[in-house]
Amino acid sequence: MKRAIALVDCNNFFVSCERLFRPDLEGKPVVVLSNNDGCVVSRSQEVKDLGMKMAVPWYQMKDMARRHGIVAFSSNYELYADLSNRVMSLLAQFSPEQEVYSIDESFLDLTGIPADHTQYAQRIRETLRRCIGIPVCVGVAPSKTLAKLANHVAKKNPHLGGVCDFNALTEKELDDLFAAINVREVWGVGRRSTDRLNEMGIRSVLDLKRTPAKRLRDEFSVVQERIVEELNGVACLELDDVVPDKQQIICSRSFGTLTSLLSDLEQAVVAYATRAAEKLRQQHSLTGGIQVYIRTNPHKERDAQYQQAVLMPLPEPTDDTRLLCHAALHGLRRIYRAGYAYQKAGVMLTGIIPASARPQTLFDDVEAQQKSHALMRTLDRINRSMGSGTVRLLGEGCDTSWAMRRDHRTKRYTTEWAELAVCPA
DNA sequence: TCTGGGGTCCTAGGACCC
DNA sequence: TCTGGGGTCCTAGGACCC
Repeated sequence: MKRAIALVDCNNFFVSCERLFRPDLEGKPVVVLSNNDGCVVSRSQEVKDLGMKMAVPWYQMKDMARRHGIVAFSSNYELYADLSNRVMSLLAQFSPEQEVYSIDESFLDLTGIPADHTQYAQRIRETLRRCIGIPVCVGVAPSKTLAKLANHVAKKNPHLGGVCDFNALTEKELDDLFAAINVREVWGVGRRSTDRLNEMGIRSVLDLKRTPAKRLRDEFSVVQERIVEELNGVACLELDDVVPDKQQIICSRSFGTLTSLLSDLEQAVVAYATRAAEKLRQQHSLTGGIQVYIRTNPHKERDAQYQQAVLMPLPEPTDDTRLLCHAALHGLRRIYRAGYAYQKAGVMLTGIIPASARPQTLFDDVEAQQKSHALMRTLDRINRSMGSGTVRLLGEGCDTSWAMRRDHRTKRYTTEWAELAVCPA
């Protein structure tokens, strides 16, 4: 039986989430901005049609935005995460095997589902539209890479009604289609590889599909070799239906305003290490080290530039916020240099292991470990029920003048009691 | 004035061991 | 005077993704 993998991808996900609570913006040009209102990260179709590119700095677009009446929102991650969870659990009902690939995308295995897959995919679309209000497109094909491509075709060709099933096409029809698609559109082929492929005379998806896999392995790596196999309908990538623990946890942010003060950086680093430790405990893991990172604004070419990172190994794996903050501050003071205008700081946890795999030694202070565990659990419980940051380390500070800007954020309609959407009586 | 944040995988090269 | 070769582990950096 031919494999059938579906990729369901939400259309302009963040914009669609905002429109859910602002139906008046249907058909109007809308964007959602990254942290600090820095870049454009989600665009409605109307904005794409105006030619605005993904990830462009928002301040450069202000003129264009005014001319066309583009409505801009700061990103509201609580809202998007909540709606994403609803979409994913509804999708789970359509297949025994699901891989949640990103906040707005999910693979579903439709192999063996006794239905016309094009109609089945239509049903998925209608259900999501009706029950949640989020528009999606669906691509179906014998491999994940082809399913991504089929989804791309569905998105670019409105006359298909949001669904494209490669399994329903002949080899000839597929090749004609592939000849007209740029190789850059293939999942896993980025800007660098596109340049190199073009130099080799490979421009279309069809060109790539017909290149011997061995040749790509020699010129690139196994990654590109697998891509070609997948384009030829040989599934190399399985569906990962269990979410693996993170191997690294990053928390970093740009500041709302530049700062030269060590005290500002200290507060930021404590705040980030605190968030990272929370994520670590959420997946019941311990970390072996914490890396601290600071940098100036690389776009301000005339300013003096500095960036430095340092990895602080921990004497033993831990998930204790206090130990992580202590190590992070130590590292920060080691790399901090006065006289620079810093734009960003971050921490990264590495060497992550499951808490159950904590190495026991003869000299372990078991009592201290138990106390730490109890304290962290209490901290997490309070912050979960009373709101993030209710209890925190003093080092995080209260005067967060460096914190990011979110000037256009909408309400957290679905996750905060005080901000629930209410229908007028 | 103003340019995001959080991940994964792969490879090359160095350290170390026998 | 003369100084191998192969394996493993770790890390940094590149490329890519959303």
